[in-house]
Amino acid sequence: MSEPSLYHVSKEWKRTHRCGEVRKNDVNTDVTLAGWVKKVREFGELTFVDLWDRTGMVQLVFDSQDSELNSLAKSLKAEDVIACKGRIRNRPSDMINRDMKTGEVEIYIGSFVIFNRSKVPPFVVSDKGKANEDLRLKYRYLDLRRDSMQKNLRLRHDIAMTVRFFLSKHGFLEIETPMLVKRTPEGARDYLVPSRLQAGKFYALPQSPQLYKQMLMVSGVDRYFQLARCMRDEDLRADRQPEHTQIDIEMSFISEDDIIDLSEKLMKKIFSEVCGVELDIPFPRISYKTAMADFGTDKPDIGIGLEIHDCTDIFRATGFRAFSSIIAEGGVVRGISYEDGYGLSKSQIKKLEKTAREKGAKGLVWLKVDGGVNSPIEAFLSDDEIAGLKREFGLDEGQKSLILLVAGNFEISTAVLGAIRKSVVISKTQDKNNEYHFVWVNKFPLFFESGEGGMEPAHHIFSIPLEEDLELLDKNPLKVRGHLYDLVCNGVELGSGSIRVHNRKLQERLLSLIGIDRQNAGEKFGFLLEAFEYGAPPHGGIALGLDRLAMIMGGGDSIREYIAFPKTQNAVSLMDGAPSRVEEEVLRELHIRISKKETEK
RNA sequence: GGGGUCGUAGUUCAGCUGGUUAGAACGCCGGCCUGUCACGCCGGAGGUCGCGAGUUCGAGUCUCGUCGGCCCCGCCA
Repeated sequence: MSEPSLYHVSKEWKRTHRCGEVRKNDVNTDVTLAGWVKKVREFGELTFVDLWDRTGMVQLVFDSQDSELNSLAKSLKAEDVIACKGRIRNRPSDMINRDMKTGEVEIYIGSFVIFNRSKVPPFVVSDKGKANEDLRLKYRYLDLRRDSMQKNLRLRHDIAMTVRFFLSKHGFLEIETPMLVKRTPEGARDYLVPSRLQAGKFYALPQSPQLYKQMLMVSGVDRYFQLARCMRDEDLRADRQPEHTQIDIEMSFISEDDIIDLSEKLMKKIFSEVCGVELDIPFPRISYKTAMADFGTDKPDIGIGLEIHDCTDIFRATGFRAFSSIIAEGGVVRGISYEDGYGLSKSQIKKLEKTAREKGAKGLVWLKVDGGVNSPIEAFLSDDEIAGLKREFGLDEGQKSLILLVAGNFEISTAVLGAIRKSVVISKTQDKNNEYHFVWVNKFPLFFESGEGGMEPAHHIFSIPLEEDLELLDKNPLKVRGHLYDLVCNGVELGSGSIRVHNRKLQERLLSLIGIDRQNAGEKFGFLLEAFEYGAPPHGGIALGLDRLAMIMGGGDSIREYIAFPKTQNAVSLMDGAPSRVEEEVLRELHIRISKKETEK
C-alpha cells in the first residue's frame, strides 16, 4: 500500500468479481475488486467506501485493526481509481440497504492499491448531481460515467446487437461501404475531404450509402445491411447531428409490402428484446395526402387525436367577412378541437396565435365552447355555424373544448394547424411513457415544387413511381406518387425508404425531370446507369435512424443523450475542440489556401 | 440567415421598480464521531456577476454590441 501511480493490473490485483455482482451467496469468499470511489463516509475508526464500476456499486468497510490501512482509506476521494482485496460478509440485518443490488453484503477490506487519484471533478459525477450540458460535453468522459449515460450506451448497444442478430438470421449480410465517396449534387450539403494525391479534387463524406447499396443489389448480394454513419453539413436540432447512424437495409426481388413487413418485425423484435414492450404489428398505414390533410405534417403523432377537420362548408354563408372573403376566393376554413385547451388563458392562446403567424396564417380564430360559446368573433357567428362546428368535431351538448380555426389556402391553413397541433402534442405526451404510436406514411409524391418553379425529388431521385401514376410522368409530374414510405413513431421520423428504379431509361427520365440532362447524368451517375444495363434486379430498402430509435426507446428529448460524443448546435465538439485550424504546411500539401478574411476571424 | 431563452462561488440556482458588505444548497478544506449509505455535528476557504462599450452620482440589475449553451424557423430525411 502506498501512494498511487505505477501499479498496473498484475496477476495479484486482477479482479475476481465486478462491483455490482457480489451477492449474498458469495458470503465468506475472498474477492478482488476494482473501480471508482464514489463516496467515503468516515466514523472515527470506521470508514465506508462506495466502490463503483459499470455493473453497479458495492460498499467497502475499513475498521481500526490496521490504522495505516484505515488512514489511507480516509484519504480516498470521489473518482479515485483503486483495486482492493477483502472478504464478502453479510451486513448486520438492520443495516441492509434495499436500494442497492449489493445492499445485503459488504466487503471487509484487507488491502488495496490506488491506481490513480482524481482531481475534484468539475461536477458531481452522479445522476443526483445536476450539470449543464456544455459542461457535460466538455468533460464527456466524466458524464458518461454516470449511471443514466451508461444505461443509454447499453441501450444503444442492445439495439445494435438485436438488429445484427435479427437481420443476419433473415439472410442479410453486413457490408461496409466507403467513407470517402464522390460528391453527389442532390440533397444536403456535403462534408468535403481534400485529396492530397489529386490536387484540387475532393472526396465527400457519405450522406448515406444509397448508391453503394444499390450497386450491391446489382452485385447479387440480395440482402444487405449496415449500421452506417451518415454525414450531413446542415444545421443541428435536438434530433439532428452532423453525423448519425442509420440501420441501412436493402433487398432484391421484393415489394413495398415486403420491406414494411420486415421493418415491422424488426421493430417488434427490438422493442421486445431490449425493453420488454410488445408492439402490435402491422402498424397502420396512411398516405402522405391523408397525413397532410388530417395532421398537417408528414410525420404525424397519431396517438392523441386532434385531427384537423375541414369546416369550409359550415361557413359557406357566414357573416364573418374574414372567412367569407377567403371562401369566395376558393380558400378553406380548417380547424381542430382541443378539449384540454379549454382551460388555456388568453396569454397561452396568444402564444398559439404567434405560432400560427410564424407559419404564415393571417390569424387564428378561437372559440371556447361549453353550454354556450366564448370567442372574439362570437358576434359574427350564427347558431347554425356553432352547432355545425360542434357536430363536425363530435362534441356533445355542453362538452368543453377550445376550437381553433384557420382560414386561407389549403396548404397554409393545414400547415399552421399542424404546427399548433405539434406544440400542443408535446405538452400532452410529455407525461406518457411506454406509449408508442407507430404509423407508416406512404405514397409520397415523387417530386415537390422547388423554389424556382422547377422540381426537386421528395426523397431522392432513385425511387420508382407507382404503376398507376406512370402515365402522369409526362403530363403532370408533380402528381406522380412513388413507392416511398416513412416510418413515424410519436411524431418522430424514424426511417424512410423506397422501391428503387432499376432501369436506365426510367432513371434517366426522372433525372431529366429535375433538370439533369443525359450528359450531366452520365457525369454524375454514370456508374449507376451503366450498372443498370448489366442485369440490375428490382430492389428497394429502408434506412432507420438508430440515434432517434434509441431516443424514443429511452424516453429522451435529444439524440445527444444517446451518442457517446455528440456535437453542440454549432457543430463543435467541446471536449476536443473540433473543428480546429490546421498548420499552413498541412494545407499546402492539400493544395488549399484559406482566404485572408477567414484567417483574421 | 432569423426568432426565443439562458450565462452570478467548483456545481445547481436565488438576487424585486438600479442603492452601498452579492446569498443558499451541494461540493471542497480542517476538526469530532464504530454502522453509515443524500450520514451527522462544529469551523473555514471560495466571486473579473461570460466579455466589451454606454446610460447613471451609482449597474449583477437598464441599453447596445459580442461570445458561448439550449429550443425553434429557414435548411435538412
